[in-house]
Amino acid sequence: MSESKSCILRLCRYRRTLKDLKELGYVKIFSDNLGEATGVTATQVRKDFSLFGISGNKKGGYIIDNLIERINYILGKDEIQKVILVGAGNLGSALTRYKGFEKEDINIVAAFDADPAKNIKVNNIQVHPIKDVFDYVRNNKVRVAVLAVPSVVAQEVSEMLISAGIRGILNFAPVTLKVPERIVVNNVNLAIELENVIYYVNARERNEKQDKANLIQS
Amino acid sequence: MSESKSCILRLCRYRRTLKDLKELGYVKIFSDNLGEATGVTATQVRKDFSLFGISGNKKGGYIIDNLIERINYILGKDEIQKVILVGAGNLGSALTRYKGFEKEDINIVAAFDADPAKNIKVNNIQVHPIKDVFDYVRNNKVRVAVLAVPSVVAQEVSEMLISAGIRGILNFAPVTLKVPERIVVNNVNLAIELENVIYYVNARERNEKQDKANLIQS
DNA sequence: ATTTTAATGTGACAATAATTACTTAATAAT
DNA sequence: ATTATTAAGTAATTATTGTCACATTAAAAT
Repeated sequence: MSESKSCILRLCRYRRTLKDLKELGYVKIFSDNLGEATGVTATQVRKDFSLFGISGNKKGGYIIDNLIERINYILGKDEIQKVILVGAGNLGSALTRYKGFEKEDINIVAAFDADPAKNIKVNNIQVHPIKDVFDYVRNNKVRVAVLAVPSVVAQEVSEMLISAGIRGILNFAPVTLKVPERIVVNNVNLAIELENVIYYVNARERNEKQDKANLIQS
Repeated sequence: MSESKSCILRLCRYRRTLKDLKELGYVKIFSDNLGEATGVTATQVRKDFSLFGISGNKKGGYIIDNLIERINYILGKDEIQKVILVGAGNLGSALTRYKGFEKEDINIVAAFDADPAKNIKVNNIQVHPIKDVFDYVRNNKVRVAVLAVPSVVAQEVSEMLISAGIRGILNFAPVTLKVPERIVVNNVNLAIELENVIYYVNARERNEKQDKANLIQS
């Protein structure tokens, strides 16, 4: 099948853009518009859609509502939105307040932290003692967790979550979690993302200097 | 050239792991250990290194200090560490306190926000009025910015930053910034990352159900 | 000294992904 | 009505990326 990782990621991006467009009152969209808005080529957009049997109208483009509905189905958005947050430190508590999740109908239903001082209500979300997470996951059939705990305990906590029934983890700790094959892990490593930017900026500046030097030489 | 995006990303990961190992007292590392720790195959590790002319010792593995130094050189870490933060809201102010940056010697040297109520000191970093960012970037020759402003103003703010001399942006706003070719942008879209996890969890559960149904049928 | 073993290093290959170039069909213009 | 245009849809090509198999060599064991 063609559910390649990057393809699914593009579908997510399409949907986000489509929702924005819908809110702005648009009804139809062309592959080139959508491509530009999401940073891919128009052909790529059409190919992705054709892959999932989504079709538009020759000359008329795609109906936005239609696209959103189809993508929602493909991405299975209807089934799970319940997410818990584990680790209510710096980043964690910022995430409880993060508007971007609400906008995409993602619900952080509860948070957990080992530090009793943090067992308060943050932005209407109760932060429970970490020891309660196992039962909570069991009883509420939560499948997805955001992990924002310190690196040293990330592996240990992830194992506990998995044993309770968690199937997918969005991991903010800069460690490679060792998990069974059936578990989905997505890593967000902010330092690496930033280092990456730094690398490319440096690389380009080096190139520019080189180009200048070559120009003088020739 | 082979400086492919994913390859550079792997180098960043290798370095992070190597630093951890060094701190733990290790001196040498084998490709398979490093691979396991960073989630890639041993061959991939060796290939990446060979690509950049990094060589180890047959049977003896690689010297960690050596690797770190070479990777630092490739990633140009020595040259830029100064980074500014634009947008000291939720996520932004969490980032000023983020330990992961410090650990990688990334310095957030100043922050900026349009809201005067936020123009205070957060974790030893002064949050300046946004109107000062242009001069600050100019005068301090900052090249890289973390953008954590609301989506609606992200494009506008990015243009201002670029006109001031910013060359690279780590963008947390869920919009595709339109920037000149010479500018490096790295997007971190937390909602999409989480949706992605949700998608794969759902997809696997669907498959499992399907498998079960097939089993009963046959 | 010789053999075995453990690890690096790399060319060939395979899989995947993205582009290009083209075909098709619906609408708009003449 | 006919022609031109615009944008979807897709087959073929090309490029990229990663894997596999094997050659190499240094150390360890016999």
